[in-house]
Amino acid sequence: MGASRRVSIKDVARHAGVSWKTVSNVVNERPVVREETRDRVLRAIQELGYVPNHVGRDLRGGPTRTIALVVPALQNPYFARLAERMQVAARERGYTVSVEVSLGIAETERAHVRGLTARPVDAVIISPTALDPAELLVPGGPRVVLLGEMLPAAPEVSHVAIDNVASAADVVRLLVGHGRRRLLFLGAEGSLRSTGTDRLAGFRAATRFAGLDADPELTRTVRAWTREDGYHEMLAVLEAGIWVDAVVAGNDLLALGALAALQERGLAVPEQIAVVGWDDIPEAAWACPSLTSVAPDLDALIAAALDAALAASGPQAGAETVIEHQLIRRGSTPSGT
Amino acid sequence: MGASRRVSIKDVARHAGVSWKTVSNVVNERPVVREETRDRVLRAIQELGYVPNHVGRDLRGGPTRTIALVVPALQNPYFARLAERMQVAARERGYTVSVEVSLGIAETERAHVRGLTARPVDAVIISPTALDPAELLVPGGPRVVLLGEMLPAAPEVSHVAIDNVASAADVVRLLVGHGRRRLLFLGAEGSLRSTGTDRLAGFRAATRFAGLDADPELTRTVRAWTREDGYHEMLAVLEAGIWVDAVVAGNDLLALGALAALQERGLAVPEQIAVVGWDDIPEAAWACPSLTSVAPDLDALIAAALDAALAASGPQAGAETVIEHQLIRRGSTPSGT
DNA sequence: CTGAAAGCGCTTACAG
DNA sequence: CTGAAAGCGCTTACAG
Repeated sequence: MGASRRVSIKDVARHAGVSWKTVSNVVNERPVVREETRDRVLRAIQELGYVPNHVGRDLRGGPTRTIALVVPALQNPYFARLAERMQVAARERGYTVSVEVSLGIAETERAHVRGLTARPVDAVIISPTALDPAELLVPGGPRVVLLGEMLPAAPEVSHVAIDNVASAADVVRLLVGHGRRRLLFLGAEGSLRSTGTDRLAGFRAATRFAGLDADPELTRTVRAWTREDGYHEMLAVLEAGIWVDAVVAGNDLLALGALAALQERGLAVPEQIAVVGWDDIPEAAWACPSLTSVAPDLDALIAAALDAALAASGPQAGAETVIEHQLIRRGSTPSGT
Repeated sequence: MGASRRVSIKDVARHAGVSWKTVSNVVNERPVVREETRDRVLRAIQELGYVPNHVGRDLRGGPTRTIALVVPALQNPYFARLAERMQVAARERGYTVSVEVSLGIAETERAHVRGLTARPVDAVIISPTALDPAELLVPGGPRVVLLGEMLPAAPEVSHVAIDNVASAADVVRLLVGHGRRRLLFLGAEGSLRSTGTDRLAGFRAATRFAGLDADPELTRTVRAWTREDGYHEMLAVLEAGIWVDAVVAGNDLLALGALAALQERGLAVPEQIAVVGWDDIPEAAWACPSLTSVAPDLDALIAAALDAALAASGPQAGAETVIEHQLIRRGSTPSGT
């Protein structure tokens, strides 16, 4: 396997009869090269099949044109789709997205936010689950963009998310409009101003406004936002004899698990119990019945996260971007107005 | 944002009162350092919070301890799960897995297989979809491990997959055992010895052996292995008035799409039509009815792929590893023997 | 507009 | 066992 040495900038320079610096100027599109020279260099690049080695730049310091996307899991289809589309979108802009699975392990999240990784990145886009909010503020670390979670006291940290409080209110309005009075909320968490707590806050405010019972039994906490936990928690609620006529699940996986439990117990969805989730994962459209879900404008979310990640630190840093959402009505909620 | 400079090997050396080389020796666990010196260096690393910068090594050449995993899409839950678990498994071995989405674009696959990427890797584990088999043989490129696809004439390229022909025969045996005679195959492709063609080959051999019709109408090609294509192709079959009593879909997404089409048309699954897929994605267990599927031993597959990727080129290179599979019987096929 | 030098962090021979 | 030198590919000041 005689590894034919990779073509370097020097080979190109020699082939084109210029210095490396000139090749570097051409590759980086700096407008200081004569047209004729530029063409000669580009032809040499073409002929030799030169691909710039980013490691040289990385070591030199300065921009790596790479962004880490840290997600808790790829097994959640929402994050899988986000990762795929963000990588493709970044590629179109000439950036690389390095997808990192944290499994919700604090130490992994911490290392990325602090920039203590084996290879440098320009910014970290993270959906944190285990990290204490205070730890997200790292002076001297890479630029950080938060997905979902919100940090009150972190002006340097950008934040991109839908309006979770408002979307929960939208969900409650839909259900109350269909006469539902006993709404179960699945998925609350302890942490400060997270996706889960915001959705719960909106749920609480809207149900109170609607004059529904604030029965504490109707708010259920799960460990993981998975189908399994949704299924088991729903079964537990049914077995405890708690009567509900709608389920508001913190994400689609929980909702799908709840749906399965309801079907197994022979409860009619949506006639007896309606179900709603968040994320609009592809599976939502294919479940039976199909699942009503809050869909974020994913293209906007990705664009905003990349913009925030790539913005030079300055006024844009620390921006709060609210992404539009849409409540997609499907078979798991009653049809009609 | 006074970016406090990252701690380098020199800082550690100064702090411990040794030369860098000694720190390098400690970090790389070379057994040439006195115990006492080693302890002092380790303490310095601890105190300064030193994390080795891999970029230095990468530039130097030699092993990067990084493997690229190139998958067509993360939107397919099979690849999302594979990527997550392979990244975690590699991390445990001290390696990094860089997940790259190809979207089935030949140029992207080609760049990875040739090693013409911005940053070097030790090996590429790829599930190719667009690349011509001949192109997978790149002298002087990185080590290549193929998932699924098989290349007859490529002794240097390792291959890890279940026995697709045998698993298709298993599926046919199950269906024929329940008296099914009109088996539809969804998902054949043109390319040479791919996952799809092997499954089709096994299907053809087994149905012939069972003495079923070899009706050409019962083999249907789809463009993408998605729920959408499975759904539309199944509808087309039903609308053409082609009578079938079982569907063998090339993967679970196709099967789930077909399932949805059958439900929509009011056909009873599995009583009238049974459905089987491959991959055993999480969704298979949650569909209604739940989906019978061929499950690869994913841990074994990941371990074999990593072993092949990390093996020094030599006798192990070019190994064919056959991974065990299991036909998981669920609600979409009749129960009983 | 182009050339020669220095240096990013690390490892690999080469001396002691 | 430890130290000083060279170099991986690139970019950033600095001269011409």
